[in-house]
Amino acid sequence: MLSSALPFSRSGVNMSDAKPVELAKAYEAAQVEDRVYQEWMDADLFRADARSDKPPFTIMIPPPNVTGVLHMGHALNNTLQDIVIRHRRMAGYEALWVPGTDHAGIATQAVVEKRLLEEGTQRKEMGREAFVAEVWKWREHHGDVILKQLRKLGCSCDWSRTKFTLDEDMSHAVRTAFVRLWEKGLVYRGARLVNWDCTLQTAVSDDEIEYVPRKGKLWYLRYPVKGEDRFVEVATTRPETMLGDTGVAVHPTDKRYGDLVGRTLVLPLMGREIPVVADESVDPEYGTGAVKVTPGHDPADYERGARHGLPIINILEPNGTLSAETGDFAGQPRYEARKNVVAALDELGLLGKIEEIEHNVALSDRSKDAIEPLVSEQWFVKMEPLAVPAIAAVKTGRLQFAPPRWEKVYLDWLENVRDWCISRQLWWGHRIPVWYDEDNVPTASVLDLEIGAPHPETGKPIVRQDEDVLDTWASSWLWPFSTLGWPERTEDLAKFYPTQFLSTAREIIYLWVARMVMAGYELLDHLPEEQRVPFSTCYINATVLDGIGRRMSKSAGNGIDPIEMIDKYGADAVRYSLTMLTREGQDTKLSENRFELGQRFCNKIWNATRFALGNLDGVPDEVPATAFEDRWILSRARATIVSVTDSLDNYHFHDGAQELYRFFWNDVCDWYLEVVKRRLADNADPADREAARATLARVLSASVRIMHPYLPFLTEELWRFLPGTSGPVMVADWPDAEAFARDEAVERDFEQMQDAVSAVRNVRSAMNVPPGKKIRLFVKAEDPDLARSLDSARELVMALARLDELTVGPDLERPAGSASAVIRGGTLYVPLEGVIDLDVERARLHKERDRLTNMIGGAEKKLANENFVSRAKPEVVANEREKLDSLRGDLEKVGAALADLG
RNA sequence: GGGCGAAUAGCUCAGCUGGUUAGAGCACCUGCUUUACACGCAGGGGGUCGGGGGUUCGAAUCCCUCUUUGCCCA
Repeated sequence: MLSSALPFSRSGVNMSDAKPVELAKAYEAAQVEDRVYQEWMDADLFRADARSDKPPFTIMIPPPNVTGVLHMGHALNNTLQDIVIRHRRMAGYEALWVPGTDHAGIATQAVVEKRLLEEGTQRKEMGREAFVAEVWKWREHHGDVILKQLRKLGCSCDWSRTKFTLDEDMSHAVRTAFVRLWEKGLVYRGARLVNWDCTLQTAVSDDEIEYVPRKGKLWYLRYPVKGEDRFVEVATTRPETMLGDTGVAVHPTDKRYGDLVGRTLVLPLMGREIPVVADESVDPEYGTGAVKVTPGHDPADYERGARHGLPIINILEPNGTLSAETGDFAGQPRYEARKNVVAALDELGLLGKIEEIEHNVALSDRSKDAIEPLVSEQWFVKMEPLAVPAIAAVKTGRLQFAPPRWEKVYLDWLENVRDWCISRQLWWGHRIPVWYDEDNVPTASVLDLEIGAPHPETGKPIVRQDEDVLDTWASSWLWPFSTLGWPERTEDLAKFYPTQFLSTAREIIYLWVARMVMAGYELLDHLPEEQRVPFSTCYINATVLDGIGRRMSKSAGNGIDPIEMIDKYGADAVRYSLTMLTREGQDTKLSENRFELGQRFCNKIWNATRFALGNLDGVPDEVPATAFEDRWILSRARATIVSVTDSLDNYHFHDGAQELYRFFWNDVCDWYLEVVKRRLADNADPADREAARATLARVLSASVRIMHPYLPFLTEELWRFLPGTSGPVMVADWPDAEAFARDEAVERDFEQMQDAVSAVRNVRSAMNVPPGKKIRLFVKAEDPDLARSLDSARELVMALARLDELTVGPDLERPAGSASAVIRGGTLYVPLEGVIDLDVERARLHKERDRLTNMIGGAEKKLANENFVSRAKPEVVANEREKLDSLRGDLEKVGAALADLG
């Protein structure tokens, strides 16, 4: 016995045994998948070779969060990438798919901090070094779960090249990039209004915020006019921020306030004198038309304040309590302060009405805490110069989106790009490679600078490194080349950059896709311009929704766990179902029972192959196919190879999946296998038997190969049992369509035969003829083509329609007591003396007559239209005439059949 | 508020640049242990393509508009 661990043998089967292999009655994925994956690993098939002569095809995985676990979105996205890479590998490319994870600064730090809290300690108590060590420890034990899950899915990543964005070589790339941008003046530090997360106590970028509709209140506050007995009323959703107000703005044309512009108000509670200014940005329709201006805590007010020279007052501490600037309110948490401010104003009689409103609140993605705009010192990257080539990449077609409409989203963002805040007040991440001397003069360096060492420019001793770390995206944006060894000029970088395919989610177009393109153009300057784009196709995949159209999310608890589905239905079934359900970039509703589709298909393939294998022992390599059905299935195989290849080349995953399904289930199983059974029987003509066997083997071999990208495990398992195969299908050659003869005439004849058989089956079913009972069939074939095709397929028709007699002639009489059916070119008569139910028969024919009458009416109307005849393309008109003739013929035949019934 | 989608059989969806009888899977109905498969086989019913208007000889397919719905961005 060969051990099942031995790769790519007929596992568990004694090779010397001449008897055909016994496959299980149903495909059991669980028995196959892990073993097959291990065989691929053992044979080292995932590893790409930078020294290969083959043209490269590279995919960089969108690195999932190191804390992440596989969800349906990942399952879909990675299935698509695996389909592409497997296809290209078989099609003769040096295929590389680089896997890895990102360190997910905020998310990971939050996970570990939570654990520490449970253990009764905090990061600040531990100190930076100990905390970072703790996070690394966490990653060792709990990180990268998702990468293991990708193996369950069948992903053929080159695990030897697995990357983590905080690995030393990746850090080196990050620092190099930072220093190069620094040297070009593209990174700067400054005090700006940023989005502040009070829970995590860090700045977050615009893209890490979501806007959620919430019920809230709109408070009307009254600010007394200095020296007068009147007020200006302003409306706000955040009354506590009034403590930081430094002005009130109205629209310049607003007549209600015209006389107030330039006057001074006295800010209640604080007693501060603030001006009324006129500003175009004020919406006179909203609230009272007068708005308080809080430059320290609102982006719009920040701009207004800058235009009118209003001071900025920071009323918040990083932890969300009020600052010393707020007098009596100092130290209060912001929401408590809100109540207190409102109460205090009320007491002074300065509170107007309170409206209940629904408005969008900015929440931090990570903590779900309400974002507080806050002025603080941060690092920024200047984006405008970087955006220029990234825009050009799309406009010149070097970068294409699929579907193309996403290109607009990408361009919109780049054309209105704002500087990128890259510093985060965290400990987990790439520490900003900037050091300061005693005068606070910064310098950036790829290599660590020692404390006490001389500052390279000032010569004064270095006293400290910047405390902040970089945004995680500041490492992810280098991913397409840092993973290949950049900034070193490695063999990998030379061979595999630029990459060909990137598949990701739409919401990440700005966060990641656009920035990678920027980074590629900016940093890969050793390459000519046209080779810097990091990927040529950016595929935006579908969002997987739950059964009733909601986004799957952990909090809603409506997610379907892909691993659970893999355990239940098999990885191939999950992969196949996902691609079948997924139109390009169109959201898809998914419920669990959808996976049965893939499971059924797998089982069908398994059983068809199982049946075939019982007949393929010692099959000859190549026998010229002369039999009708052999020529037909080979012609169909050719068409399928062409169309599936085309679908995969163009990333039309759904189309390819559907074509495979149609071909294998309908053509191969429903028709070819059924037809070929009689030729495989022991008493069949030996030469004919060999021809059938050879054809069957060829069809299966090609089928298994073109299905492999979608169904890697199943096809790998079956491949080893197919005759004449050696080595894994994973690295077998993609089938060559040219090797299969196209025969359109045979395809047409076959279809006619199918129509005839279906018509007989219909009669049998309608007349309740027992399935086992053989019947006679008479065909009045007015069309010689029909006579010919039925004659050449005589035996097939007899077998498939279960006939014991078939008579075909140009002018047969209708046998007494027979049911009839009209098909293209003739009429079928099935003698059913004594069995025929005349009412049923009449009903069948009436229905057919009505259908034909309807259609004839339509065609006649069309042809009677002078405009149609004169303006439509001649071939369309000719077609319509032909159709009408044929329909009239059919109607006549149906009429005759009805007349025969009396 | 801006942008982008979607609305086709009971359900989930195909249907490209307008023109042969609008398709598939599931569900449903009928009948079947037919030389692999009941995760199966055969047959059948079911839609006029969200509403309205327009372009055209001709529209599910193009344009406008309305309704419903989803997503992204602010």
